Amino acid sequence: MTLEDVARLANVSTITVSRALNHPDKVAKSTLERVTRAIEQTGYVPNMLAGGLASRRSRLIAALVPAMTNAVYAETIHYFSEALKTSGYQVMLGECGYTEESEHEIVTTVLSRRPDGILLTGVKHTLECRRQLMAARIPVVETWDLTTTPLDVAVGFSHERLGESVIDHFVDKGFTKFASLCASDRRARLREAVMKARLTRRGIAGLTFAAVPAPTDLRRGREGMRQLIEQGVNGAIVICSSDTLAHGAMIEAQAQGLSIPKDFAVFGFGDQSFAAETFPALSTVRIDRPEMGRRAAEALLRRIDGELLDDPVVDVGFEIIERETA
Amino acid sequence: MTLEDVARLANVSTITVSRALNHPDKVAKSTLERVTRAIEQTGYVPNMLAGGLASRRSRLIAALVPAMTNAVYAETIHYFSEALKTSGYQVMLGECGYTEESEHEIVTTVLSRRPDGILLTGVKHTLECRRQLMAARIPVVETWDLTTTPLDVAVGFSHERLGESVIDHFVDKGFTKFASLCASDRRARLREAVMKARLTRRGIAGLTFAAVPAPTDLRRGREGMRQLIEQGVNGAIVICSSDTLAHGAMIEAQAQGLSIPKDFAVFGFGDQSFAAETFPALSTVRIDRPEMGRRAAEALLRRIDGELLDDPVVDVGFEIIERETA
DNA sequence: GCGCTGTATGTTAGCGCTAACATAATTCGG
DNA sequence: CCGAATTATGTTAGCGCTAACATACAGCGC
Repeated sequence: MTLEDVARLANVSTITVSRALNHPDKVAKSTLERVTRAIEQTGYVPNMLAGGLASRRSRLIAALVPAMTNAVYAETIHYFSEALKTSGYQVMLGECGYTEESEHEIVTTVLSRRPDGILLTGVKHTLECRRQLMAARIPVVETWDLTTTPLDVAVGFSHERLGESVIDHFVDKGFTKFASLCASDRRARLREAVMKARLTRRGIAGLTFAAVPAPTDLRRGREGMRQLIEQGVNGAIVICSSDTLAHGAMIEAQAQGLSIPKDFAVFGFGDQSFAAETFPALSTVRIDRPEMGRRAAEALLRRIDGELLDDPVVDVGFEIIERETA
Repeated sequence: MTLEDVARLANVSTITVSRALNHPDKVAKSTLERVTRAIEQTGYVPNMLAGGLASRRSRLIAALVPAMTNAVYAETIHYFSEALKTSGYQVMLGECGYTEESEHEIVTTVLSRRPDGILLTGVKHTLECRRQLMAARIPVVETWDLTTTPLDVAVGFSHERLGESVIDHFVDKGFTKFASLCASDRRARLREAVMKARLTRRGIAGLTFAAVPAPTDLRRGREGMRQLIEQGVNGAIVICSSDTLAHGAMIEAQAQGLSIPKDFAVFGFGDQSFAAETFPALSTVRIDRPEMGRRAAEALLRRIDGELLDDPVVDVGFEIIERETA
């Protein structure tokens, strides 16, 4: 079934059918009706490979996240797709792993589909990857971080400011013993480094570390917490690089008969939906993922429409949420 | 940058470049080298819209799941994509929601990209959707369920047998008080119905219900558990339609000062990675999602290659995992 | 040398659609 | 009722690639 079949049935030329589908306001009402009926009768489904080739608009947007099994990214993309749906774009999801090299690999494959725009996670990419994206001349939105030199636009928050705020918050509250349970993720590591520096600045000597591989899950959280308990940091506040890690840490503490927040305070990152529902409820820092997804979609759409944004860097901020664990 | 640019630089015709990329064994070694160099020099990225149009193979496979934020589906698709990667297919993920109608809508959009195959979740689709898929004449793999009448091939397990096995298992172990914490998901409901029937058959009178909306999260689990506690089913085994619900139920019980499995036994579904890491460790029924993803990929690839499978229905089974909660 | 095979490359004609321009039909002021 | 403006439709060419069919050329036995 092609446009031509529909056109023949409706007794018009193919371009009229094309217009009926893409610019219905440019077709007379009676014609539009005839065409619509013909489309229904034939069960015609447009071929967007052909359409994309001819118009040089694929109506496809690629979104690359480290892992789709990571709820935090899945959610961002969910809201991102949602926001794009009304404008007729489809999202093609890709997993780019936790290294720049694997990201570049995926970018190449994805570019062969000629997306009208790309969403990337993070602002660090290989030089070659940056070059390729520039050469492709398509709008790019980088998310989950900020930079003064975005490829095109960036929508995220400052991990530096976040790390400092968290430390200031807890030092001001009188905490003196700090531990970090951190996954091997570039942005998590950055926050950790900033926190360590800030602690020193605030006159607090040490930060006890527990490192676990990304991606994070309850097991890693329990593992990390075991490490910390062995290091004897009783009474410390355990700052985790994700809510999942924090939840795992809580479970491990409970399993060892420790009480939270009495024996350990625990602090998460992300404010995932489950954070408010753990027992005790997890204190964490909220990242507004729906907002980030939506703002990324909005910025990308405007860039696709050729608009030049007066501020290519959108800071969606963060918010410290005090619940019961810290 | 097009094939022609590369061809000119390598001093060959465009078709030779095309062959160098798609059938390198059909090109002389010296030519292949020249072409490869030219591709590197120009930074050429193939246009798969054009390629797909010309060859009638998009090298795209669509995968539709109810929600990508649901870890269980995200994982299935992750393994599915992984298994397809080596054969040069890209996966286009779509969210089809929890109703047949929204699924049909997405199927139509997705078909316009002319995928070489489609993965669907579940075996229930609107009549119109089935028609459209048949008309498109592309291989389809239905997952997460079985049927005697697959659209094409199905890879999953029997929810009926699962429900019966679970009941038999716990009745045999001496449980007499049963409760169901079930999300409004077609397959979850099916299992629940089967379990209820089986209980009657085994001479056990009642099954106390708590229903929560899909998708499931800790909050729903806590909510449902509150319902059950109010209904006074102390001492019952709470059979949950997902591990997440089960985890939520455990948290609620603990928050109310109840002990698991003493006051309540809890049983999950899925054996997600966190199930072994809750405290106490969650008993559940394992669904081998990596296996399901891989088998789905394998079956679909064989169908794409035109093979006729002698058994179009693949049962990946399930396994009851006894841990500490039941 | 002949025809035969097999390998390496090229030519031609589309895939199904839309941009850009061309033409036809309608409206409308004067 | 004319010509200009406006609206509705059609014609043509081409997007970038590949299938299918040439063609060219080397190697080989006789």
